[in-house]
Amino acid sequence: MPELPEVQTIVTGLRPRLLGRPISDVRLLRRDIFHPPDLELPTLLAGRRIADVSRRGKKIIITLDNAQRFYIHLGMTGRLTLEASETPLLPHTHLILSLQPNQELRFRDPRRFGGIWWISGDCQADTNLGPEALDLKPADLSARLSKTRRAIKSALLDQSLIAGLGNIYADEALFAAGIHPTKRADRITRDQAAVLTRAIKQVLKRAIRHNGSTLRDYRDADGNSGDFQRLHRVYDRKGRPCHNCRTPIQRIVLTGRSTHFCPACQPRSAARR
DNA sequence: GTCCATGTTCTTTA
DNA sequence: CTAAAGAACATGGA
Repeated sequence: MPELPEVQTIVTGLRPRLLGRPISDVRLLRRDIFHPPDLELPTLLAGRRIADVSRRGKKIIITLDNAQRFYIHLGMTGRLTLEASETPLLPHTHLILSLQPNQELRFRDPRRFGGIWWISGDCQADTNLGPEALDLKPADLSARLSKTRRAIKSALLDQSLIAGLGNIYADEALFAAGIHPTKRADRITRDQAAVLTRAIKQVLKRAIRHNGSTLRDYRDADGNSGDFQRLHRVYDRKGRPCHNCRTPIQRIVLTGRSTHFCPACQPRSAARR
């Protein structure tokens, strides 16, 4: 569920409230969400202070006062919330970090596609990750897209090509750029790549300003919903009129993912005259 | 019961 | 061999 804007919203909310605080107790309620399995997360965290909270792609990176780091990936249904200790635990809470005097950082994830990874050696925060979507250079995007024959939509979801986009924002960015989702990635022109670069950044920045999109599961660190779903142009709008031209939005399935677009505003081939 | 879901990784296919 | 499609993972809601 959480893509770059949702993860950024969580990080922005947590950082000022976590910096410098000591972790007084650690409860790992499900061991199998922590990797690698041979390390003892409670031992690694006990008594440490939080030195930084940051983001890389869709990963939330926590740095400790001894410079050791781990990251949390929220998968589809993960939540990372800062709550009063007396707040009842929701089901599927897998990790609790106690922060004095009476708060807890809680990781909850019903589907368990998410998890927590200790960073060291072969597990780095940016292993197999492309450049940050917000830092993308048009020439870089163009060069990367030229190496694959996949549909552009599928390419945008590949985190090793660009880090941060997911199913919502890939669809929204392609609409903003006027590009059909099934267009072959290696047939995107340099001009189109420049337009797409701008569209990606614009969509992501707007979504961050609106605290992300809540369709079903996403909540920020305080349990609040995002707002950007109200501004979606195509995602989850099958059959509803395009905001530009009133043509009904289409939904197709592309490499297993639902894909939404306006058949008029995103023509299969660029209009020529 | 069925289908669908904001993600990633492993397996199979072409 | 490799790129890309498909299946799998696990849970819950419509």
